[in-house]
Amino acid sequence: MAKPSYNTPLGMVDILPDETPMWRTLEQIIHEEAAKFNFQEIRTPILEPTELIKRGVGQLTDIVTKEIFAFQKGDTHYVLRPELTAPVVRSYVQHHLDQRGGVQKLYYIGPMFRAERPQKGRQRQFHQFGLEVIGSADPVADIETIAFMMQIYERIGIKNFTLKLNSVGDPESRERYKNVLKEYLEPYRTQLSELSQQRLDKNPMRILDSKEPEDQKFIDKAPIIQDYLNEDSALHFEQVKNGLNMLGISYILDPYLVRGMDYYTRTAFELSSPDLGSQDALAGGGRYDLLVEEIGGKPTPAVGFAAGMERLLIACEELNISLTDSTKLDVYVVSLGNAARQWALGYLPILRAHGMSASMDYSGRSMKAQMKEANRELARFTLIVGEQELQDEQFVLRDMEQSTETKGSLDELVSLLTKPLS
RNA sequence: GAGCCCGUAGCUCAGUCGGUUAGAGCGCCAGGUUGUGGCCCUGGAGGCCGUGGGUUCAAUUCCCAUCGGGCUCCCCA
Repeated sequence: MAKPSYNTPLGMVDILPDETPMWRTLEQIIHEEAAKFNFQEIRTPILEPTELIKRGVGQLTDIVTKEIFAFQKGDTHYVLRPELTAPVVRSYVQHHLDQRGGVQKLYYIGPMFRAERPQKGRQRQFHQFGLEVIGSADPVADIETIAFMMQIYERIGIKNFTLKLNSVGDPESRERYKNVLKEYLEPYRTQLSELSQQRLDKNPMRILDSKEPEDQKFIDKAPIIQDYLNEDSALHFEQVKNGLNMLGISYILDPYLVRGMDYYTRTAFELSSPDLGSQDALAGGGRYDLLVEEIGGKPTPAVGFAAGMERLLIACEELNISLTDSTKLDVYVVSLGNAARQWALGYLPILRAHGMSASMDYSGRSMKAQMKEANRELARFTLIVGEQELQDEQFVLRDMEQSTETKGSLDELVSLLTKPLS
């Protein structure tokens, strides 16, 4: 029998110490920008009731029909959350956040789960950041949501992308449009892809999103929703576009952008990048004015987006953008002999109390090996301690970048260390 | 759910038209410098050639299966 061997589950990865710095940098950027926009962080459980996701995301969506990790404990059915809009709204309703007054401006960062075949830019556990503005129907909310999303990419330096924008209308506009669309497509029913034939009955607008070649010629000539928006929705869309124009955020109008979640109303948008390969969506979102009520709250308008963090990092790699801040070690204490080693162990806390990062050999190795390790850890200084130094209370501080050494008392050397480095 | 590709050292990859002890670069460890890193030199450790079966005198190499991984379609972050 072979040695036991364990791996991460399919489509899930370990984020190793080489990679965590860029994740932390990205997370920090998100937190900082969210603070500038006055958004507050929300954290919700990894598990949610199956019913919430089914109702929230939509029974017929791909996410619900084939991508959910579901399990049961006793009589309770759970899923690993596949997205966070429905859970955040659940939390909003559960904790009566509407009673706090004003508009809730929430953001989140965390892992999501979808049981798909993994490929580039697609994992079964992946990470999203996003935000939800709950309680405002005003176009300003849509505009700020998109502006925040763009600000993250702007700050990181990703500029090669396309922002697609559409309005999928309010229920009234949408109902009218659906009927028109259905009427238009019905004569071609048998010529549509198999999938789209099913959509024709259940959710005809999703046909617009189809990438099946046989559907394309019908989509190209299909009526567009803009012509069927009622006055309110048309005005809302105009105001969103005007706001984006004013902010200098460029976009292209895509009347066939529908998106995969059922809850979207009015504004829908998607950010895609040519640097990602096949899975090219960096982020997407829109308005969901019906979801809060659908989940059990009062009718409450809302808008939000979600962005894929792995995809953002892939784009960074393609563009040679480094998010890795070089975290250096301030002092590595090199010790020779047992007495010196004990002394070093006792001295580390003092260095740390001065605000420095400090480390030492954990293996009882030679001086040369310790110097090599100090070098590998990118130590700025080594403090060299042997029997002689302990006796004379004169220590050697080696600047590893300059390759220079200073001899002196601990007080003298520490004052050197705590001076701002050039 | 379907298709294509790939599994040889920690990593990136050679190689074997089937034939004794399977290689390189990088990395790791040690020595060259009995108290000094990065460069250089020398040496060392580290592989059941993914796993199981078949063909064969002989399989890491050929065949089959299986497991693992990557990419693609659909759809999404």
